Amino acid sequence: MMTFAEQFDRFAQLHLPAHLGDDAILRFRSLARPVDAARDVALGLDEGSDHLVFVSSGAIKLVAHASAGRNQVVAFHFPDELVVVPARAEHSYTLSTLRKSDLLVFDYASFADLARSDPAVLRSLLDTARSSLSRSREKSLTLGRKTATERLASFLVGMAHRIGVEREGLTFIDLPMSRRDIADSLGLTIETVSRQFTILRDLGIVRTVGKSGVQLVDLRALEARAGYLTEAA
Amino acid sequence: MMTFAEQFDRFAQLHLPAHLGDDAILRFRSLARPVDAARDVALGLDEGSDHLVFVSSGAIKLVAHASAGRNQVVAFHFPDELVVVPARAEHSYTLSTLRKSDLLVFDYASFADLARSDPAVLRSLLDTARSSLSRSREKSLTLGRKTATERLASFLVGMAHRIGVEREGLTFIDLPMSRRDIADSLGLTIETVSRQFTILRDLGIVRTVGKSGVQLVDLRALEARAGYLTEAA
DNA sequence: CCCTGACCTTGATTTAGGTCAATGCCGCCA
DNA sequence: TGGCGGCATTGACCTAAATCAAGGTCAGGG
Repeated sequence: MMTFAEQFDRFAQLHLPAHLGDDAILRFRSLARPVDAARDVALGLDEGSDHLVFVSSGAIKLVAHASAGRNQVVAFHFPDELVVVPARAEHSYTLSTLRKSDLLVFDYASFADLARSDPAVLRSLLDTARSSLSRSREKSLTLGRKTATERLASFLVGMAHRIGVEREGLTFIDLPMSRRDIADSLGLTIETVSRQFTILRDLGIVRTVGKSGVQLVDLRALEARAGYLTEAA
Repeated sequence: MMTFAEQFDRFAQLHLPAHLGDDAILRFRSLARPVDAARDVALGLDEGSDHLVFVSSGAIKLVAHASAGRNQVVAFHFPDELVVVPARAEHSYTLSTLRKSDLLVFDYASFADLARSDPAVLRSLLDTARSSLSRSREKSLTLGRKTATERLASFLVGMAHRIGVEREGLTFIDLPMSRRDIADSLGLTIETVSRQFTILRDLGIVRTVGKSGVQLVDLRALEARAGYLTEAA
């Protein structure tokens, strides 16, 4: 568990401009609410307003809810990332931890208000929004037009980039999310996700280690099955 | 067709701060490239960089491309809206007109560079990104977890909000996009979209007028079929 | 005004992935 | 360190939507 000071310093270093005056820093600091949550906990955020959440440690998922208990994982987030959690509209959103996590929670409106005249902070918010938008658009393509195999392959390639580590020359991923979370992220069922893992394993493209470990044996083959565009436009 | 001056004035009024100095305005103006495109034309944007496009008139679609010719309409945009068109990454994106349109095209990097110290312009970009992100997340839920009927119902409710007009007390929509575009937006085939229209028509929820007109006879019933969250969280 | 081609609708059949139902296995904690 | 409970895998079967295949219809140009 990180102290509030450690967390805020890390946040400020990554998302606030270096030149910000002490009093300005303090104002942002006073908006930050530290949340130290165990594994698999849904944050009780006020659904009436937007929030901004900084991940100090751990891993989280942002989930959208439709009728009949159907859930869609809209995004996963990892340490040092900033997420915007939308207020409830036609659907509602919840943020949950995948593992024990340290988070800083801000009310979006208050944060944006403090930032309204600071270009550097605004740029940081804009960067955050743009990278979330770009991942969200990729996800639309995956959900709308890809087969189950392609979805899992795309997912694994994406996770390799974000949380993969090199080990014996191969990429290794320690997935913090369950099969259910993967299914809810890819618009599939847990059974289908499991079958796709089996297929990739039988093809020798990945190796699974326990429930959460994945070794990418043949990244090229995985990318080839992800449905990416190959030839020039 | 609108003149460049008309288009830029409209753009500036909506997306640039009122107090901006004349020279600053001129700099933004010099970045704007007017594009007057006929119906169903793909804009030839350099795929190597991001672009910012303002819709002066008409209607456009942003399409993501996967392998094997599969397309996903990632967003539709209408007059007065600003869109970010991403550079090519694992997938490529194209912007096409749905009807004859007047557009202003900016290179994103140049625009952002000019805006980098102006909080008001940055806030405008941030608003654009946030509303695109929020629509994109809703779309993920639709594509990942909704049935064909719910997808079409959600689509029609959304279009009603964006381009619907009141007529004889009912909402009327003149859809600028074809069944193929709707299918590519909802992750379905044109046949399924057509069948869902037939179902909604037979239920008396909508009435179709020609190929593009849709009269929403019973908006409540349509919303009820959209898979929205109903009860309190 | 009517011809034509593109778009849309409808029907028959197929299939990818969902659902239902066991069984297996990991990892945690006593 | 062994037992247990939740997660993951596997198998049999089902169904929503895709695919394949005709027709129908509308809007624009001659």
